[in-house]
Amino acid sequence: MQISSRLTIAIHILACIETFKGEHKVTSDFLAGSVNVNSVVIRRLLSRLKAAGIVDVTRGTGGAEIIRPLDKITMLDIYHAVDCVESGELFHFHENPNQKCPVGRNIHTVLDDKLDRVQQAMENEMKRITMADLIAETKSLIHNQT
Amino acid sequence: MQISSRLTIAIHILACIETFKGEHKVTSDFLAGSVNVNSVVIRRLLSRLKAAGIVDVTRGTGGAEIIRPLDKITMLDIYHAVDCVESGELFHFHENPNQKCPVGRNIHTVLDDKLDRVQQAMENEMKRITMADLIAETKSLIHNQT
DNA sequence: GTATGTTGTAACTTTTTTGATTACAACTGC
DNA sequence: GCAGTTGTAATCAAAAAAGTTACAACATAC
Repeated sequence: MQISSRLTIAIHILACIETFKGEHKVTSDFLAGSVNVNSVVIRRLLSRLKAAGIVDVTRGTGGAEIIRPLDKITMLDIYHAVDCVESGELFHFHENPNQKCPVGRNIHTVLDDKLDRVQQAMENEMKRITMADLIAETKSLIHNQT
Repeated sequence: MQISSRLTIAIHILACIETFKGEHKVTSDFLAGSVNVNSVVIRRLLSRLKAAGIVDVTRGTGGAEIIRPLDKITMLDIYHAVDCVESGELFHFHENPNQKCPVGRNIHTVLDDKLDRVQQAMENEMKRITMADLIAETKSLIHNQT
């Protein structure tokens, strides 16, 4: 299966908050309009980003803001914040290989560190991408369109 | 979401075929017993591995064998063969960002090549792992247990 | 202190995907 | 023809994601 769109939506959310700060109050309704999903989906993601210390959301009056320096927010941070894969394991291992079979007994041992290497490769690349990069590029694109 | 256990099951299947060749006829029922899943699941995976030119399955009399040199079967080959992610895209992008919003209009452009870099990093690491490695390690573990 | 607009969250539904299961036609070799 | 097996379709159940409705908690303005 694919990695949940929660990741791309969360990045979209952060890009919006940064782009429109000062201009509009960035509420979950406003964000829902840009992303084109239900506002509850937005609020659920904002709540996870808040728990991760990336954004702050003000109750009552409304509006979200980013509270961590953009170059200190990596794609990996967001990926972890929105919990795209259960228990941090990218690969789903079949649960009950037959322990009486010599292969079934050892398949976990053989595969675990290999799968971990693959996951690490992916996460390392995610670490290299920051919201500062993404927002700089977004702003530059927007600038060239106006 | 996690990547389907089809990958780890397929690897388990290949390890079994190689380990037991000559000793037993490796049927889908035999494999189902080692992996501990329904034999139809095994047959479906074998059929994909066959389509990818990795194994051959003999109808009627039964039994599967590996027809590609083990060091030419990478984890990426298997991953692709069993189609763990739809249309080869690891990340699911939210479908309809609002084109009237400057961020919604550009988010795809900004993210696509970054997501691709991450996917490439993962696939490159998968390319480095071959069935030859996995089977050598499995056999060595089995040997030390007897 | 009430009205307004918003967040946080629970509950329920729909959709999608996986994997389990049953069933059976097609095939091979004895 | 018989036994054992593969290939595949059809159906089902379980899990997860996302959509939706609903509403209490909250902050601010008046």
